[in-house]
Amino acid sequence: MSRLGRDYYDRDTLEVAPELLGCTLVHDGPDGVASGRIVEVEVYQGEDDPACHAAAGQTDRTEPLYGQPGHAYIYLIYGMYYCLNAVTRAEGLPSAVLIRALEPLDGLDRMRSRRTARARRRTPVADRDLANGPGKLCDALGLTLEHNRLDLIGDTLWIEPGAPPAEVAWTPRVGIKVGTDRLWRCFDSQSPYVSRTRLNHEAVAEPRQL
DNA sequence: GTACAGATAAACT
DNA sequence: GTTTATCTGTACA
Repeated sequence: MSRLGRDYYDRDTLEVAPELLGCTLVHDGPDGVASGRIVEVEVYQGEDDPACHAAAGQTDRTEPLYGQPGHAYIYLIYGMYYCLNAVTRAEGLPSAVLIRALEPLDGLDRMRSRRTARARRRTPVADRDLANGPGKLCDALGLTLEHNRLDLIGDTLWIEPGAPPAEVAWTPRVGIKVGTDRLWRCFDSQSPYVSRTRLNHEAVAEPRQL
């Protein structure tokens, strides 16, 4: 089973992000393996990017962003959910790719039980809704702050290469109020597993054949 | 299908 | 004290 190595992440973030689409994110945790095909990501790069956590400079929280490429940057958002990033570029250059949505592949039962329990639902969460959002996918894979700073070139959390999507679309990033002029969200425009947002219909950049 | 309100905690001003 | 890279249930079309 091959996995993406350090050099893969040590590149321009706008190059890495679209290439992660189609790759497989795997978490081998205490309960077993859960994995999914990456179908949606966003770029956050530099202290000049007002939406990047590094815009406020280096702090205890943002330290991983400044660290070695190929590590996990996980943070708590809205007091309830976690978001997973893959750190890119060399040390000292705060930059990362936010993993926003997965098509579930392995460990569907584990994902379903974790998601159903946390969402306090009576009926099981549908497959399509298991990981179609950054908070949902962390819950589905069982990722928490414990996994922050984890080396992605390791045997707990890693990404495997995969077939690229036929079509990729770009839009502004979701859920932010600054930096919306940059089209730094990209997704597999033919996948039903992307986070559902009206932005999908208003893709500013035309889908591009690969 | 879209449009809200509310939950909830740490980082930041 | 305010903000936040979210999600869910409810209301309504």
